[in-house]
Amino acid sequence: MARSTRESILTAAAELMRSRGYAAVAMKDVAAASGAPIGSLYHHFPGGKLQIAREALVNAGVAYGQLIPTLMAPHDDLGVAIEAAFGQAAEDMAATGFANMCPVASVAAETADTVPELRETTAGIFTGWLDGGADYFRSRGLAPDAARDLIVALVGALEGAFVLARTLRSTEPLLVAGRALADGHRGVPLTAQPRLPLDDVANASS
Amino acid sequence: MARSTRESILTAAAELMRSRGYAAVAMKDVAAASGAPIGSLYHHFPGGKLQIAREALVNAGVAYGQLIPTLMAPHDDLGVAIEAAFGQAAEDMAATGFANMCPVASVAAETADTVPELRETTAGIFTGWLDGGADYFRSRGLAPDAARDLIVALVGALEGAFVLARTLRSTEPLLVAGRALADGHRGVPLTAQPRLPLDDVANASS
DNA sequence: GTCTATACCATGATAGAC
DNA sequence: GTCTATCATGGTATAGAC
Repeated sequence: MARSTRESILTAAAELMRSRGYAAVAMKDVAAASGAPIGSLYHHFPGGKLQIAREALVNAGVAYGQLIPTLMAPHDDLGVAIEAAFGQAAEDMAATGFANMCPVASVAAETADTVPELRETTAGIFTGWLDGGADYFRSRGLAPDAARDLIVALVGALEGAFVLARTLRSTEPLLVAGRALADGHRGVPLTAQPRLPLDDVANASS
Repeated sequence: MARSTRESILTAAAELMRSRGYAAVAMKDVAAASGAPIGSLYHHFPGGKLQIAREALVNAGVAYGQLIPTLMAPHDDLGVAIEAAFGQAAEDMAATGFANMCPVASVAAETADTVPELRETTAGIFTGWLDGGADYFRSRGLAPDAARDLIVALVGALEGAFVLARTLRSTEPLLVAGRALADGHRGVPLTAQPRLPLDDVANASS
């Protein structure tokens, strides 16, 4: 998966932030989890912890940005697609012992008021998801405004349900959120169109 | 507002956790914000930082648990009530410069995998919200299962939209989430019944 | 590019005078 | 019950040998 030292540091950091957020992750932990000694972290990332976090979040953000279109792809009814996507998320979460699937929201909630660089980074990732998702739904036949509202509601409901599910150790919040959102969209057709969404998230790894 | 030293410590801690989460809040900061010296924190809370966090979260959780019923109270159409509640949340958030309204979700996301005592505390708070909210909606005429699903979807959508709104510094996620959830419930009547929901959150200040 | 040793600082927590 | 001084620890980051 991650071959170079640089990559293994980033994946280790993303993994740790996924379950601990930002402040509670120590450089020592990243070093141990990646197998690289502390000095190597600062060799590859002169910007220190902040730079590692930003790059790790952007990487994870791009990966998760593909997720919603991927889950929607096999369906041609919007309501069915939404419910299936949340059902899949619930299965994944239960299978991983209720570890959060994505570090972006945790770090965003923790640092939006205190670490401007991380707020900007997470905001860029969210914006990429929303723009990419809206483009995707438009490419499958939805009206521009409907596509935008749908992806905003979807991402918000998903992130909120994740927090509840993780804390309560239950899939109920994900399943209920999926049903609630699906109810408003049953019978809406998704046209077949294999266009991939763009990922214009990357503006943090400079 | 908070007169005793104990109370001022708890409100200061809740305020700090609201914007920084748990790990990034230092006891020194709580002391400074509350006006009490460090020694007093440990005098009133022998359990240290963890005890302060738990009690502060429970206090904040009870307060926020009142919020949804309060916002729903003046309406008699469920769809209208939902949209108004999210609109009110959006206004409050914009008015406070996009500071998160509630420390529970931030701390829950950050500590669900790492600090068992805080996961239990936040889970208890969430459970109180869900049980209390379901009771409230039942008291206003909804079927038991519908009431439960509604409050789960509502709390999840609200928490997720908060994270997005705070990070993007925009009210759009709250407004869109409110509209999306309201759409499935327009025309559903809320019966007039002035019963207050129970708060059975408290099991952490032992 | 890898790795160790270490500087320097902030942290949670305590002891004990008042 | 209030407040100060301080401890031990763990944090980020750096220096410099290899």
